[in-house]
Amino acid sequence: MSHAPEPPASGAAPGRRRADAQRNRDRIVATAHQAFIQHGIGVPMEEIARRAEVGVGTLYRHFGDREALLRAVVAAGVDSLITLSRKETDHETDPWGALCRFVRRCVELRLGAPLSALRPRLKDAVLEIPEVAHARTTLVELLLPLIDGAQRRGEMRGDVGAGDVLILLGMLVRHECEMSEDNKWITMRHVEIVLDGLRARSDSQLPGRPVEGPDSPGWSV
Amino acid sequence: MSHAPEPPASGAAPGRRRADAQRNRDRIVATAHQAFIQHGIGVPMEEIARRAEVGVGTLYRHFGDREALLRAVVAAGVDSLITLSRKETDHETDPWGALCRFVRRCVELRLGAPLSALRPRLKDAVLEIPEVAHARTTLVELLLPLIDGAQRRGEMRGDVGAGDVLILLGMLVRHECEMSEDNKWITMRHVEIVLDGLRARSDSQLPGRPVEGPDSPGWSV
Amino acid sequence: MSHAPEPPASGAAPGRRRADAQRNRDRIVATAHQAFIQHGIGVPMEEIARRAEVGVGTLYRHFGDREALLRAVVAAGVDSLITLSRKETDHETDPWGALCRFVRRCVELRLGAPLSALRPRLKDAVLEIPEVAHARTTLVELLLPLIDGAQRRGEMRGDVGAGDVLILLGMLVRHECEMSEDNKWITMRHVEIVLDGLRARSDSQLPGRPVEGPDSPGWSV
Amino acid sequence: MSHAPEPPASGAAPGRRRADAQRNRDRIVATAHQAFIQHGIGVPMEEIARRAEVGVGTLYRHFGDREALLRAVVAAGVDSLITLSRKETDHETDPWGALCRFVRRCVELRLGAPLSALRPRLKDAVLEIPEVAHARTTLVELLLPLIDGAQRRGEMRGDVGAGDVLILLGMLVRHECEMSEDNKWITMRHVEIVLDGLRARSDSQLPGRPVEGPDSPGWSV
DNA sequence: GATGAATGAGGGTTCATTCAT
DNA sequence: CATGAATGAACCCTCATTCAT
Repeated sequence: MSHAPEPPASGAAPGRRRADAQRNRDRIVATAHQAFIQHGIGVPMEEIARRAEVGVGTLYRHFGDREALLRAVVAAGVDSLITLSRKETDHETDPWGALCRFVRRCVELRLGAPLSALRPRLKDAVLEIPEVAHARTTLVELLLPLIDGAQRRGEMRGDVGAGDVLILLGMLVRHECEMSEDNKWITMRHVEIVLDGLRARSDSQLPGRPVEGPDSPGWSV
Repeated sequence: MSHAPEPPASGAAPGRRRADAQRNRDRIVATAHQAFIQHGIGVPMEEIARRAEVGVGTLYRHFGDREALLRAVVAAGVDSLITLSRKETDHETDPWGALCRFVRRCVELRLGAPLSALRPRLKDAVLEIPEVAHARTTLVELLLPLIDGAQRRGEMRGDVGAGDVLILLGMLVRHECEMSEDNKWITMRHVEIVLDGLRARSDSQLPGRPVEGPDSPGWSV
Repeated sequence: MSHAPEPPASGAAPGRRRADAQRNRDRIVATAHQAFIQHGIGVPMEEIARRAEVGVGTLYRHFGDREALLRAVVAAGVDSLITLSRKETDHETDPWGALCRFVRRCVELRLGAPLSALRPRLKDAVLEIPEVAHARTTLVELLLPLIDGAQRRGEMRGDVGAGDVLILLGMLVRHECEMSEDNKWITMRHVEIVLDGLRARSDSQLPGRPVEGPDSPGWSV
Repeated sequence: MSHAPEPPASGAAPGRRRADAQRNRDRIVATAHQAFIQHGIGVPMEEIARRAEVGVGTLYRHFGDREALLRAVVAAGVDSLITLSRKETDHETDPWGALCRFVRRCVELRLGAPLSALRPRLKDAVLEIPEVAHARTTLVELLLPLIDGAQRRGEMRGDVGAGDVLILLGMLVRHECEMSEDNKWITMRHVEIVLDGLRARSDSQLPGRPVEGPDSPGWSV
């Protein structure tokens, strides 16, 4: 796509620049992810640039504005989420166990942290990010068999849908983000309490109706 | 509970001005509460002033800086929380039922919203606000009998403490704040799921140990 | 000087309030004098009011705006200056000695400090304050005989006028204001050096011509 | 003397941008110098920026806050002062004459004006600016030989030290700043009077003891 | 007259974004 | 492509002044 060498530059490798740029891009996304979690989505762009060891100009070349950077970070987080759920899902014979493991892992790994960190400000806007929309669908597709299986085996309460599970997952991950590292063990207790609440039992009747998939009203993350 | 009342109110109107000022103060706190929840703790002070229909100067006369306003909002929220819990607690013969009602009401009324909205930014700093510290203690004192009673009657799992309950409450309230008004019903489903998780059962063993009171490590809100 | 008790305000004494008001006025002027010297003419009006132990409202009732207060302070300072010079002047038989004493006293007493403190900001505006204009004339009238006498006796150089002396006085007083209290002795050294420079001698020829009285060009304070 | 020069200037234009920025910096300092003298150290930063024909942002990029700008101005002024004194000092065979020329030039050129303009507000704080501290020492070192020489030749009074001379210089320069341009001739008269006061004579005995160098108590500017 | 609450313009500072090199 | 200087809008906070009690 390019061939002529740059100004002073000697006869450099052709794809070299591309690689460099890609590296910059990746480093910026990773850095921004951390920065958003630590200082909120309002961190100065220059702070992000500094941490990523690039100039602001470079940052802006890659991501036209803060919004774009935000989206990239979310997209990256969502990717890991899917990868993880795919791993827990594959060849699974214990659907309920797999679901529990997936939830625990998400919280432990702080997956979804960027996404959660953003939610409060972006609200429904996040949902319109194509990658997120797609991930939502994908996640539901991956979790549905687990949920179905668990419910059919009587291990999971029947009055919840994939939407409920994912929303609760969001809640837990956000919760995690707000606890200090030292208190992670407390969060894990609460993860178990929520999972217990999802277990099969006749104790209570949930109000409303199951939140199923991406098209259910009120669906989010 | 968070402001000193005037000298027992004389017959005439000596502190009349005082009353006006107090009204302004109250309106500012209420407005700020809303604004913080809706736009985050970063809302322009002018926005708050405008909504409260006062000049910025007035706002700053009452609350030297954003921090002070924040604290006042938290203190006010915490007051309502205690009032509510006291109401649910008094003359109660069904401890578990009272606890559930209290939690549901908190979420429905968005009590604790300000506090929750602030948490992400203020972290442990909030805990140092005297009113919050005091409220923490008071809440624990009020909830302990309910929890004890419920656990003794075998209606609530025995491996959780007052700290666990309050932290979960914070999580639910925060969760509520991030859902749109239209989806409140979804939140209420999840409140029930969490309460179910707190019910007595032998399903699971929680990791760590119960978080009891304000002095437990990791305690917050 | 007082008898009827305040609050409910019965048929109070007629001249009573007047006295109180006058006292307030005086206290405000004195306080402002100090405040201007210590913190510059920019001190918050509320600071002055607080120090004078009155409300801002009272301050503004007495002096429509900062400018007016400033003028009152200058006028008061200028009065002391005249009083002092009158004292040193009366029945004087040693004109040069009297002149020296007057200068030393002005510096020691920080008389003229307010005036000097204001100068940098007010520039020629001060000169238009009626009291200042009048004081200028009065001072010249008082000093002229001293200067004339000293020059005729050959104790003071002949090529300076009353204007020169007063301008130098202003310089010294301002100089004093900028030295800390601890270093007042240094200022007094420099006062002597300037006085020495005014003594009769044939060493040097001053450029320009003597600055005589209030109507000389360049005259100030 | 107060900015690090670039790597010896290569043939090409590598640091070109740098040069532009340096120009801005210099213009800002010069402008601020004028503005501080004319309107006091409180001049709106925007006013300075406007006069320097840059945006406020640029101003703040160069000088984090007003304080920093102030320091830069002082440092620059102090540089000129030293340069001047060095010039008057070199290869000098008439120490008293050189001293007089130096003092006259300082006043004429308004050197030291920034420093003096700042004094009233910054008091001893200025002395802690490294450049100022250094300049103080340097100036003393440069003036000492002149003073020594003049005193040994009997042309200057023996009971003053370098500190006295520099403090008086400060006084004169400040005095200059407060006179309008039209009246500079008056100031020059007073410079001569002070110099006359420093000449050798037996007229008076100064109180206290000579203020010698930077370590003398009371030393300033 | 005295008081102090309310107002809002003004000034300091930060930071998102653009642009010349 | 990368860089970082420049820009200016936006926000925080202060304070002079007014005004209802």
